[in-house]
Amino acid sequence: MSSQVLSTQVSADPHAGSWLRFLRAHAALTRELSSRLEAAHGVSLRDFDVLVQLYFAPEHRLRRIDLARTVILSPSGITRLLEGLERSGWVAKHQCESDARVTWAVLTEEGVRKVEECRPTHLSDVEELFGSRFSPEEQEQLAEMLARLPLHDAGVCNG
Amino acid sequence: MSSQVLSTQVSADPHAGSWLRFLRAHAALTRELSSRLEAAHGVSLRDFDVLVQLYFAPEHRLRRIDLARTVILSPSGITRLLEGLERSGWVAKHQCESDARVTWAVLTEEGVRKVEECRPTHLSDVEELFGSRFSPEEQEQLAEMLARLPLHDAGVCNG
DNA sequence: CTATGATGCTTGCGACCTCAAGTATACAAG
DNA sequence: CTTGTATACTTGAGGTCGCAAGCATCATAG
Repeated sequence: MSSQVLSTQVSADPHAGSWLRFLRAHAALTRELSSRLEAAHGVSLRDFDVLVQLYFAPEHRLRRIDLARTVILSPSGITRLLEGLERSGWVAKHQCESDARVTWAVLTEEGVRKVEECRPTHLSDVEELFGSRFSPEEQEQLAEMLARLPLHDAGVCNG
Repeated sequence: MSSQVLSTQVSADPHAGSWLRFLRAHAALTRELSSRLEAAHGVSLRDFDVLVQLYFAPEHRLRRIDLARTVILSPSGITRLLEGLERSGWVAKHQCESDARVTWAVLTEEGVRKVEECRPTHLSDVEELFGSRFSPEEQEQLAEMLARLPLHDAGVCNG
């Protein structure tokens, strides 16, 4: 009655297996990377993602709505996330002169420094947990394959 | 001070690019698949994931803690998620006779039917959004690559 | 038997996110 | 100018999740 499972189990469906691996791999990696960032620099992975998008944007600024779309967050999500980054002094609001509807999110100088402080550690975390498992060719191939997936708006994409 | 970058942007780091693709691909796919499941059958992707794990488990049952680990959820997370499935009548609690600490999560007959109702649609969604983008060889390779990633406890894995 | 520590589970709390609704602005057509 | 529609953004309500704390149970050692 106890029973229980050969730890290895074969999927009944050929597609489902790789998809679920994908799902879980993401969950595990994300959690680990985020908690490392949090511990070392006090920012979540999402925070950092947003800061990096701004860092690589022209003049270190982006319309809030575009920012939301590239990091795959709802408009309200971006408002609240930026609230935190603004409180920390890394991002500032700036009204658009030509269109009163839009507000720019601008990286402050402090924000620039923050990104430059976090990025090396994050990249080495990524390398350890992700990059080191694949050869350069494999990475390229993986990126190519993932690029085929139907992301709505894949905007800017940096590390 | 301005600096920076054409809209198509090359990552400064070879690893970061594929990692971020991975991150966003997951977010977009998960959202789409979950909302389709929700619309068609009233269950979230997480709910369905849990139901499927039970479906493929011996006697359709699993210790709650093991279930939590395989779907990558905290113990409290599993408690609350199962609460919902229990309310819906798809999962039942069952005390373990040999160890009073553990509780089994057991799929009810109704739960079995639910899984069998949802699975075809879900598999075809996965095929459409994920599977159809890759050849069988690529899928196999993708699965193999993802399997190298450091998931803590990759337990049972089915579609 | 008792003390110690590990394990399984639940609960309170806070963080974060989405959806729906509301406000304000822009723009195009009549 | 007015109306209608699309866009940018914010706010309130509600859901999901993890962490820390707490309880009960088991296993082990003295």
